[in-house]
Amino acid sequence: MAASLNKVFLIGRLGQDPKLAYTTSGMPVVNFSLATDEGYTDKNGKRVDKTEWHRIVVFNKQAEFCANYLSKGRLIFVEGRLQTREWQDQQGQTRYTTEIIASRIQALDPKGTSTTSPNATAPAPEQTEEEDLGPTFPSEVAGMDDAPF
Amino acid sequence: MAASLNKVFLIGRLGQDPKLAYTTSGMPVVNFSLATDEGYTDKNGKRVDKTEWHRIVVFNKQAEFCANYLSKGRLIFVEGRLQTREWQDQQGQTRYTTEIIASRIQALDPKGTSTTSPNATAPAPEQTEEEDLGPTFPSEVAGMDDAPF
Amino acid sequence: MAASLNKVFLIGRLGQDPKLAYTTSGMPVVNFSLATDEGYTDKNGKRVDKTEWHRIVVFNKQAEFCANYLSKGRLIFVEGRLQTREWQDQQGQTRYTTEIIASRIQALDPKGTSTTSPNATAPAPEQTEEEDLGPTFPSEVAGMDDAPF
Amino acid sequence: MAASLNKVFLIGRLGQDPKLAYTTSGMPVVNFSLATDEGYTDKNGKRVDKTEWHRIVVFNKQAEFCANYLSKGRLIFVEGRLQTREWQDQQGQTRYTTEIIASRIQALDPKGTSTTSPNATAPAPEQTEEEDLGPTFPSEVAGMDDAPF
DNA sequence: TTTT
DNA sequence: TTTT
Repeated sequence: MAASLNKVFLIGRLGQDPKLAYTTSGMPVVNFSLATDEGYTDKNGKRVDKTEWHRIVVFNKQAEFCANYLSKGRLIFVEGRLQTREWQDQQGQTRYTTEIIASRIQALDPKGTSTTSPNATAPAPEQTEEEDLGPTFPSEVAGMDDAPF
Repeated sequence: MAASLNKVFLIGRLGQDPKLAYTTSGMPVVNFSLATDEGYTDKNGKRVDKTEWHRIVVFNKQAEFCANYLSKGRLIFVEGRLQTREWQDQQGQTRYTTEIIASRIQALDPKGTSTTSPNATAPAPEQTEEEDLGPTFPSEVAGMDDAPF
Repeated sequence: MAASLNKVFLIGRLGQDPKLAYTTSGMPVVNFSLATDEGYTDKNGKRVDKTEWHRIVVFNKQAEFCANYLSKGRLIFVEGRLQTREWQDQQGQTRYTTEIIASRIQALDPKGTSTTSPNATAPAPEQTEEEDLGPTFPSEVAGMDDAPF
Repeated sequence: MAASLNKVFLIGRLGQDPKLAYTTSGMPVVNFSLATDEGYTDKNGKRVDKTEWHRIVVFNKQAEFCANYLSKGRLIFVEGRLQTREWQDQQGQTRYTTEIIASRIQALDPKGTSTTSPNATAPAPEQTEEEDLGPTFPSEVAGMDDAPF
């Protein structure tokens, strides 16, 4: 099947500080959730707030960038692709979790904004190169095997 | 939170014929899965096939278009946004399913291709207008309450 | 020709304050240029700066939003479509200018940032709705008839 | 200026057969125009046809793919970025041409469709890898120096 | 569960 | 200059 496209663009805020982990094969990986605002004005003209949460997965050099320079509350742009992985819960039931495998992460707010964690105080280098991540295996990420959404 | 973006673009093939349903409030809705090809060439130069499946939800006039003119195997373009909804399984456990709420559906292969179902024999009108779906509530779709991924 | 897509996404900074104008038919319109950074690291590891400039055109309510709340230097997100219009220069030669007709404009930096103009001091309302602009006629914009790039 | 995005997505039909050329530095390059349909229904319910033409530039391996397997009338998907280059017309006046530098080209209609040229009869290999083109210099393309839009 |  |  040659004709295919799987592309996601998000702008939103990190729900927590990204924490660096490693896959069983030693690849750096970072997971965090990202909030997008889906608020709208209803028929009565009243503003309704609604937040959508997305699970972001970042590998390799960009994972290290995230761990070093991003933190909870930061506004970022994410380009990536959708991937749904299968896992087993404690009852042995198959579950599915959909994640965005990021190919590009870009901080949008000024450095030092929204930061409570010490890792965000260092000067942030530029991080704009797109990287071909190749096939990724989030399921082999240490400590993620039983993670619910 | 003003700054926000939640955008998905997919090109892929339908896994089954779309079937028209109605939300409890009477809105036309269609669900189908879409396959994107994530095949790649490994380090040994060997081709590895991999398919990613996406759950697509379409409302209103575009839902009727899908039910009337699309069918299993058709190649389509989808523009939409990510939404994760919560549901309870038989054990009373909370589960999450991520779907793409489509705002635009576009058939890419010539009409009449890949069709085995009778609904696809009628001439297909153009269907290119983008429609603001507003807030959507897939959870209120009749018969979807217990649907696993 | 049913199958068609024409979509542009930009994140960049305004080159000047947007100035509100009106088409001959009375539609509010705003034009400004937007800079995207295309810098890269050359083979010698040296950083090369390069800026790409884009002509943005915004109509109707979003035009008024831009005129009222944006200013030179602000970081924004633009979603739109490409359009090339024809015009005649003083020598009577046909020229072409390619513009991005914006369907969505979103400020990304905190309100009050980078602002030197008085129009940006008022509190900015949210501006996230996508608006179907319909067919647009930049050529009928008063004072744009002879505008070079 | 770290935060930046310059992304274009197009689905349309080739206006002519792509012809392979080489930059002065020996890079394969292909130029062709792509038509997107901007037709709409006016207030009287009458269908208005409108076509937008885009200049596409493709480099390296993807240029060879285009020259070998694409032809006039084929439906393709293009992912790329906007670039405006400066050139001098016969009167010595500076002119600007905006092009889409493609990073990914994908044929959407079945192989062998719409082909009148002999180069499209060979079996088409898959061509889905995204390629980092790096900085590109369309201005140095042989024979393009004086090309009007 | 699609397709080439 | 494409196509349905």
